[in-house]
Amino acid sequence: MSTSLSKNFEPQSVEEKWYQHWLDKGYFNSTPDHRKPFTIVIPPPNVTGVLHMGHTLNETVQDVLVRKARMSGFNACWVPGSDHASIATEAKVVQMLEKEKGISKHQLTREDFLKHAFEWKDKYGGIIYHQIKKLGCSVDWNRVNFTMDDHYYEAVIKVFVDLYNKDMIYRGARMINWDPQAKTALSDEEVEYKNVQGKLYYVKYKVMDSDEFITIATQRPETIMGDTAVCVNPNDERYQNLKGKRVIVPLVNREVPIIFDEYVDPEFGTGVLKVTPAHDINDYNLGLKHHLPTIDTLNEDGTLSEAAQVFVGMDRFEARKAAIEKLREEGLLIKEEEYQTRLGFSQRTSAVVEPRISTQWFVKMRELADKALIAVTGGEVKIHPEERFLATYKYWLENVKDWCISRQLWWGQRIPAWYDADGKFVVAVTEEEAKQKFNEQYGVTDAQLSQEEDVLDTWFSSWLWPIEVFNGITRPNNPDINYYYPTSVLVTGQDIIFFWVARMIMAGEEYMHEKPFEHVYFTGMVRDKQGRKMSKSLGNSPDLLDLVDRFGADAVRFGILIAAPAGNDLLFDDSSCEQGRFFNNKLWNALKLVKMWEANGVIAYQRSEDDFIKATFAATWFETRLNEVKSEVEELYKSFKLSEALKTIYSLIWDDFCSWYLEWVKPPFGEKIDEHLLSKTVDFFEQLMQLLHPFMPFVTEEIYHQLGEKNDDLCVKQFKPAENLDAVVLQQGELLKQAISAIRDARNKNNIKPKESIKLNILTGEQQSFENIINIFSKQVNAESINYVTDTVANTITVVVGTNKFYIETKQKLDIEAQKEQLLKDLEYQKGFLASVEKKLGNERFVQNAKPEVVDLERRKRADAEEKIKAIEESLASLG
RNA sequence: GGGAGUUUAGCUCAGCUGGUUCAGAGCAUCUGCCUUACAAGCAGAGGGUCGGCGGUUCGAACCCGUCAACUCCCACCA
Repeated sequence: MSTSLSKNFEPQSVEEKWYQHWLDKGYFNSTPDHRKPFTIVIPPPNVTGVLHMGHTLNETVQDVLVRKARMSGFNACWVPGSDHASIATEAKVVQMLEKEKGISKHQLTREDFLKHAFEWKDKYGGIIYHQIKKLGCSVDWNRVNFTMDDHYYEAVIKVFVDLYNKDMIYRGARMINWDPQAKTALSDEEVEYKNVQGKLYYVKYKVMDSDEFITIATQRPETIMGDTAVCVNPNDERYQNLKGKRVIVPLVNREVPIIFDEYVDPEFGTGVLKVTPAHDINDYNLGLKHHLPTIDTLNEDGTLSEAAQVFVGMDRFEARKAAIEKLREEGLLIKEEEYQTRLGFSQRTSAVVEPRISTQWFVKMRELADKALIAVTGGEVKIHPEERFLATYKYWLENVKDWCISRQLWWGQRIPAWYDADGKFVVAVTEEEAKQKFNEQYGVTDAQLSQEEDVLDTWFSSWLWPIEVFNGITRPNNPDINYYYPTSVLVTGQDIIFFWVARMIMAGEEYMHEKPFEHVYFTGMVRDKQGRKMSKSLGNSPDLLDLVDRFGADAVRFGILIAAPAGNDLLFDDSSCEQGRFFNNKLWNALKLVKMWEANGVIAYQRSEDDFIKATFAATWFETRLNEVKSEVEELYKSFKLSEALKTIYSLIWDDFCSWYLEWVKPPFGEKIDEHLLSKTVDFFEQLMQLLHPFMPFVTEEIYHQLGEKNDDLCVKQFKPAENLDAVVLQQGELLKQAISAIRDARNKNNIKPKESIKLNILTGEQQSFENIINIFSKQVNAESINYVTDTVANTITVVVGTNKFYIETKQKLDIEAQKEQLLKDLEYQKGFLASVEKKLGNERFVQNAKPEVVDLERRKRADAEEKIKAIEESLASLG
């Protein structure tokens, strides 16, 4: 009789159990076989990071897709892993060493530092994997990859050497973005520009051999010492007299030429530009063009160098203040002006980036970019949502600049270049090979070689991710890479479209001669309820484990997905997880109900003819609905509308299954349920759980097993294709639902208590369409009797549904006026509706031009409306 | 400065090739119910000139133009 089920669903008690069970069964493990592969490689999170809500969204989306594929005949393979994240991790390790151990990086040898870094990685690297498990992600734990694994390291080096040999990598001095805090070069993409309020300083420079001064405007007076020219526009009338003159740079009293270049905008500031080739990209270009010397006045840590002559050793921002002060003292500072400007910040350390000339390694991008461009514009790789990102993607690739890949760090793949004492170098995988090359190239037989100190940009390793997780670089043509590549879908954030997505396509085309993935699905940015980015400093980013603890993993997955329309940013709030938890309980309670029936153990129930019809209709209708939704969901999956799919399933379960179907088949209290109907119901329930399983794996697996002894698991149960639909059954179901709602509404409005039964009279032209549903109907509206009538029934509440009229007799006294009012309102609406339809049909051009089926539809609408109006008028008349 | 996107109920969003699945959903609100699965619930209800203005069309939330607001990306004016 009783079930041992808890009052509410308790996620904690089942999540661990099922995850372990799935692992034990090896469901997540994949090896190549005869089936079609469905492959996803996880965007590897920073190994020492924690998952934030953005990850949670991405991982959930991937898990839904992978689970769906696994249940649809595919050999599903989801490869987990993490990224060594060179600069971010190194920064953390440096910080940790200083704080916890009081060691600064430069006290350590490279080897010792790396030892610390690996220790750190071992200590914290497990956190993200733990979180991925808690979320229920069905990743293949046998395939964990880390971008610094031995084979991966090898692959990166191999690719570097190969590109170098193909003349696609070069080394040279260029102006690059320098992070003075991390003391490393950055790629263009690693610089984030922000608008900041700055100041524009107007400074006088003395013109040589005259009493004249000219005034320049600058934001960076601390770079004055690096000036090697001042520049004006050749067409600027004001400065024609300066041709051939020289000026004296203040603070250091250096003599520099006045040059003329159209680059200068006469409208801006004073129309005179100070040229500091070492510290500004534009000035650098001007310097190249006009053959100006370059004076680098900054050290790698952002302090002023000897070359600056003054303020040496002072931090650049301190030096700025000092320079202003000095200029003011000397009477050279004319004015200061508030100025809105854009500054570049290091993505990782948030330090203000310094343009700096430096010798670095670069990848030539043009050729790679062209291939990546074709892959997407040619439709080989499909982007979702396409319209939004295609243009961005194209623009970037069309205008891409060479990629600075060297980093002055230790944590990462060390660049395989070997130098002799003279600075000659070769690129080779090993030192032996390098020596051989030295011999071949330079005729040096016994060179003393030292390896390049720099490591590679983290993205130079992650662009190989979809290939090398299957050892595609280190062991080309192995069975895994041949089977799993190209992968099916890449799910990632739109913020790394350039960093990662575009470059993976480049690497894929270059090394596999094929796209790395068929679809790219971009998720939006997760924001808080006020639309702010989630960040540690704002403290508005919920802790994943805490959420799972409070709501359960299924509820968290539900919460994040339900709020995430494809590609749009989503405003995340706990309350949607709460909705997920409510949903869990709804499922749980439905289970309790159905199990109660089972517990009642009905076998030999002798059903009546009426019951048989009732039972048959409810089951037939729900089966049809279920199949209808199955096809809808299938379509939604195809277009990556996962939140829509989830909403659709949610509504099918809550509304159609729980609110309608279960109420229809629920036996009266104390009575038993027909065996056939029960087994149908259990079957539906199981199918619903299966449909929902990719989204909410734990609760569905639990319920599936609670519904009966099973020797299989939902996790790998294969979907049956949707069956054909019977439109008539659906229509009847609709009629039933509408009629029930309408009568209930009328009861409500007339204050008929739920327990009070009514007598119902039906006036319909289609009595046969009521026959299947009449029993359900009478039960759902608490009717003690139902009669078919052929005329209006006086002194009743009239309800019109379609062309059917219902007359409700009740013991209560009727509020005739309220009745009338309601009917008049309906009448007015119907008349207005009819008028609009008639207007359309009266329009000759409409009848001529519109498609015939549209016109037919309008005609039917007219007939319907006319009939309804007639019905309402009759009812009004009967009210007297 | 260039490009993209968004604007539909109080909030978050659906609305595919223009025409009853066209003005929808979920939260929130209101009314009535502690009905023996579920008050974390049940049964109902109200609520929108589809950003403004023009145009195309027999017909526009949807197509075109324009204006406005917001968001994002890109860009070397000190």
